[in-house]
Amino acid sequence: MPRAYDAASVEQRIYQTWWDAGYFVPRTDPDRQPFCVVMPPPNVTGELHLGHALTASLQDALARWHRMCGDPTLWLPGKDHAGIATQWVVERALAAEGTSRHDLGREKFEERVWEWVRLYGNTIDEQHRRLGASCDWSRLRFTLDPGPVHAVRTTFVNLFDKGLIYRHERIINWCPRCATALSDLEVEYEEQDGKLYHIRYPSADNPDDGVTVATTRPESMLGDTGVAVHPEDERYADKIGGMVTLPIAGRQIPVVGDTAIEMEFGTGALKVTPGHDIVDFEIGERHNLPILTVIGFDGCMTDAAGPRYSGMERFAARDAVVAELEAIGVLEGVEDYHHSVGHCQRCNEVVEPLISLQWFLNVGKHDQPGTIAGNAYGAVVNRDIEIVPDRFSRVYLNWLENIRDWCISRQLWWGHRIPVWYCAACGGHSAHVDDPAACSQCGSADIEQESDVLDTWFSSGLWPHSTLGWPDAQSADLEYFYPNSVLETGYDILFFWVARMIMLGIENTGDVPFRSVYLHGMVLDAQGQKMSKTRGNTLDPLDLLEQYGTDALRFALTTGTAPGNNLRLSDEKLESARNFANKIWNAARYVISVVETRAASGNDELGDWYHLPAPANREDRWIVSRLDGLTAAVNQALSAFELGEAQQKIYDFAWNDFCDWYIEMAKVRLRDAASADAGVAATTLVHVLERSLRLLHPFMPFVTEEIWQNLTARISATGVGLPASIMVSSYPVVDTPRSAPDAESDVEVVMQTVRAVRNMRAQLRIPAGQKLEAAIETNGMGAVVEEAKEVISVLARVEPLRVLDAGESEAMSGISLVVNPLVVRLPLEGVDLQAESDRLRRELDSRRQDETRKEQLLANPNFVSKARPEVVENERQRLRSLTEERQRIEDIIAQLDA
RNA sequence: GGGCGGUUAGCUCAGAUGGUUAGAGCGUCUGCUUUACACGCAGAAGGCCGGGGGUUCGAGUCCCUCACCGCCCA
Repeated sequence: MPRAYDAASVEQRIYQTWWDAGYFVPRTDPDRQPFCVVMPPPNVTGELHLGHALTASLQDALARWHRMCGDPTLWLPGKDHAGIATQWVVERALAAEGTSRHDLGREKFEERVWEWVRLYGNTIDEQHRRLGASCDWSRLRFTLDPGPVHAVRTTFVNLFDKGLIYRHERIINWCPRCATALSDLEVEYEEQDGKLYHIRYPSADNPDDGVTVATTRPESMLGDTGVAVHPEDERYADKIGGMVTLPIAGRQIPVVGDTAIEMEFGTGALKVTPGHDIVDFEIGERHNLPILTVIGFDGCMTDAAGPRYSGMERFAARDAVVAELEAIGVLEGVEDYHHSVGHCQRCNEVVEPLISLQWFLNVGKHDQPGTIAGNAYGAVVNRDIEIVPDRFSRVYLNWLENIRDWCISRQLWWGHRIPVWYCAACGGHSAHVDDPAACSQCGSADIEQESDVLDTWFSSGLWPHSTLGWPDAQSADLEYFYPNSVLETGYDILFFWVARMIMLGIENTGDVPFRSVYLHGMVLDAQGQKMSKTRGNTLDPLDLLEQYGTDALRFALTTGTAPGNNLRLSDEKLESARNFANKIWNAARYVISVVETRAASGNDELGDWYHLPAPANREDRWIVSRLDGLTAAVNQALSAFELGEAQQKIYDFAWNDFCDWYIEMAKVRLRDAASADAGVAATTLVHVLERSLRLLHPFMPFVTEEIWQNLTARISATGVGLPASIMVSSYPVVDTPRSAPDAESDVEVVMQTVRAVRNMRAQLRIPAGQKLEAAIETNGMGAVVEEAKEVISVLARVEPLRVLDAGESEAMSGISLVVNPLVVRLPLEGVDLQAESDRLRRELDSRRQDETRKEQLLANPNFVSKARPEVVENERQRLRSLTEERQRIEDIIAQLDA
């Protein structure tokens, strides 16, 4: 084994062996509760970024843990056609070639996208393999596969036939560049510097009087059909019910009173443009104002804007309108104004609210039981679905409380084409799962399918069941793996995706899609900035895993962070994780070298190293007790989705308890290779290492497998029945009562003793190579110290070390270290006795303070009567120990002063 | 305008159900080629847990309030 762990030389080889062995494919067992998680399907043309790496690391850790626990485990991978995103990418490619989708036509364009998918669609799968993702590639799904397509159509037709899907003309968010409708969620609001224009609309009966309105979008005034003021606004009391003249257009429009108007904002008068503003649309509905569309689907002014503006691009029209308003003297002022403007999530174009004929899903209201929204609301309120961390439950519920019908149609060519057919003969339309040959109402063959496609999230909303075979009720996978166990994803798509899956999952199957939702945070750069291509601060996970190793990348992404919290990724964090992989590697190299050396000299008996039911040696009892404590804590943390905590605990145990202390202590016993105790130590080393590897495997799959293979190849596993790979071995559980608090506290005293001597050596600047003479007063711990004599001697570099008999005391000439109950005497030459006395007095003072604090606490009758008994007992014991320690220091000072 | 999160060591972050002396990584300082590891070892310094108030025998943890930063929704 090389001195340093070389990730590059092992990862791809190991991954291949796992896949070849079929470990990723679940072995279903009707008697066992399965574990199932579906991968959030990445865009089919996408490339792996750190968000994918994070989500995959977490899902893989969960999947590997459950698989090792013996649960039939399915991690189902897939990809999303990502309608608007993919169409956008291909359209850009076409533009570069000097052509467009309109030149190609719908069919040729679709074929072109499929070509693109065939070319780049596998990239991200390969990248997931590099990450070590243990997903079942034999079940890989694509949202445009026949199964999911069938599920989408079935869902649509069911909802259509129930009357919940309807077509309606309504104001929606429109992206003029993508030329499609967007859902509310696909609009991103950005704060921008703009202008607030004050425009006077003269009164119809008195052109010298009028109402001044304030707007950030003066071009939209061409579509105004009213002015609204608050009914209680005294400034406008005489205007309500009257008419004003719309400048430029010259139309007369009414002034209405509406309580939605904020009197404090602007002039307190709002121009109402029902055709181009969602709030105005609602005001218009309340007052029966006509709707005028002055901006078209192409982002240019329509004929309704008047001959001078018709055909003019909307922002050019803004300038022209302002100029004209100024010219005719109604522009009363312009002020700088900071406001938020909606942009297309995909192409960043400024979104235009427009009246348009679209398809909607009626989701009902959250407080109407039995509606889609009502069921989705109830599932979380009733805890049928648990969201981790819990605070996102409220975010989810708040969103549902304000939900509106979902605009599901998109004017795109790439996606699930809406399965509705219009009949030219009878004018009717109907929805069908299978393409019909003729009108279902009049039988005419003159039918045509709706040209719109569905919102991408409509199909991903079916993901937990559409991937498992729904609507085929006979599907074994659906029967066995639905509901999924966990849905793991980022909080940024809680509404887009998680909420839709809950809505459509319950609608289609009558059951929740998953039991738990685990939400992770966003990966930020070292400065806490969101990573984005435009900022140029993205890190490529492929580069990182080559540089640091996949295990290090995974560990860095998932350790030291709590669920739902963002994390900053830095070189330091990656280095630290890589160092940890290397630390484990080297600890293993040592243990393996011990096994090999012993085997070479015929000492290859390791006994029942796998179970190690009842170690006898104190140090072994200590490390095994610590290991069991770790095992319990890790299992508990994993059950609570606290993966970061679990990993931190393994890290601490492996590095501190095992490497820094146990291995170093074991070396002392291993010096006499022929001794029985050396064999016992070797056995414990193997036991602890092997279990630690299994604990760590879900998080660092590659290095643990590589070590595990190296280790198990060199040891006899008679009677254990070791599997061929660590990934199908069993996850450690605390199954034997090996807890040894006495050994833990005894070894703690030994470690404190070593630390105290080392500390003093450093303070006195005694070179590491120089041995020190020492004597220890044992005060009741004679047996422990006697047995640990060699360990203390070697680790603290004291020699000779005398263990004093009970009652025996050392004549005082040097330094005394109190490690209660022990006193370590270092009879150094030339110690300044006054300085030593001062040092001890300082220590005494600090001890007395602690003691006084404890005494006061225990003297408080409220504490003694109200605190839990075990807490009080704890404090009493602590006080006894402090008192004892204080007395020992006092004794030494007395000797010194004598 | 409403809501959520954050504020803990120089930096980045952990700290279930309130309970010993608040932890880690990185960084800093002092030593060390101690045969698993310098991607390392040993030692050390560094914190009125954002401010204020409250509940409690006891608060980083629970409640109220204020401030600043970030995010979501409108």
